[in-house]
Amino acid sequence: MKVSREQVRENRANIVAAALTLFKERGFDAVTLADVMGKAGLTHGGFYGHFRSKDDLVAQTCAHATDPGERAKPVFDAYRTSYLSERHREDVGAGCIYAALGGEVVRQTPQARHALTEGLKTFIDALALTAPGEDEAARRIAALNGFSAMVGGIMLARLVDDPALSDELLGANRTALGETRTTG
Amino acid sequence: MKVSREQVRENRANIVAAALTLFKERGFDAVTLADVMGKAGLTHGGFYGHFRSKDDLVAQTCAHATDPGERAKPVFDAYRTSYLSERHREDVGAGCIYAALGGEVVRQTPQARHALTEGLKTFIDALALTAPGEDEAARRIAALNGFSAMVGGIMLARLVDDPALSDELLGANRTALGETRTTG
DNA sequence: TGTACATCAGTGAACGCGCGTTCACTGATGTAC
DNA sequence: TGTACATCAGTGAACGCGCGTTCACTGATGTAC
Repeated sequence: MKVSREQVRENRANIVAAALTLFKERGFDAVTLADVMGKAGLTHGGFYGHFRSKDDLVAQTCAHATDPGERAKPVFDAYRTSYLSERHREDVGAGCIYAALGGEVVRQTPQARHALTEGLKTFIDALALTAPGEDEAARRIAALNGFSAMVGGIMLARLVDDPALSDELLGANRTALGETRTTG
Repeated sequence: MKVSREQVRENRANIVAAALTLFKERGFDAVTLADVMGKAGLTHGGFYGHFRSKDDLVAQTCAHATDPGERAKPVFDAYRTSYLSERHREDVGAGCIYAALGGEVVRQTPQARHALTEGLKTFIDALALTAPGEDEAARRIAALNGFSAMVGGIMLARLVDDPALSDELLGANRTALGETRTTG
């Protein structure tokens, strides 16, 4: 059956949202188009009315995930604290796309990589405004290094099957640099 | 045809070595058993003489990759410099398994996760011996934070399609903490 | 040391399943009058 | 405002390919004598 124009827009948004969560939870390859469409409340055949291919969906999903309009401006200390929380560690599907899919996006289409690249640029610029450091150059380094440690830290914290080591990874990355300098 | 016992051992080692490189280059899902066996110079049917399943191969490969017998003791500064090099960024197949596959191993078998967990413990312990810091606790935090930043930093440097940003990510993580403190 | 034969690592064809993709169809939408 | 009909978003069956896995077979190895 045909569907209203607004419903079409909503369905498309639901597909992208479902895809984003599933991709982060299971990785691009393990997620089926039928999974995505089912989670969006549709049947798999309708997929090609919205996207050219699965690769196209991946690219569009990456673009959506890094849309700056979707994100609040981060404040370095607060951002890092909530990033390196147990909550974020546990909820991959709702969490940071770089931590969940960073290692896989390299092998996706140029469009997908480009979307995440542009998203990262914008994000690092914003993070550098509130990062610790005497001058702009130092703050930029702190933002780049800080976000690298967040991404690597939470990825390792998720990977590890030892809860103590996992907590230690979160804690060490919350403590290092910023907090140490503030108190030391 | 049957094959000598030594040849069998050698073939098995070749399969694991081929798998490790291919997994790091393309991810677990995208690598075919036929790919692995072909790279090891064998045909795909012989696979099940060595492993119970693809999952088993994944677990064995993770165990092999983190075998401490295979790795030299890292010295913090030197290790970080070579880790965050262009060479390491370019050669994923020969590089660090945590950076290449860390995000995917979470979804693999418990055995695979466990192998990488034990490997990480041993490695962090070793890295903490030469990490910067006044006391043991500080050095351990520096090791955890330093390695997190290396893993996240090189992952982002590989993902990004902008060479300038990629170099900046490597440089920022080489400079931060250690080098800054040494010169400042 | 030499011979006969059982073993078994590797081969390559085959199987079955699941996935991305296609397509004829349906029936609600939205337009033309 | 109401009616008739063309459009087209979504449905679900079908297709074909590639993958993990199985299996009957081969022929070199290594053991028993």
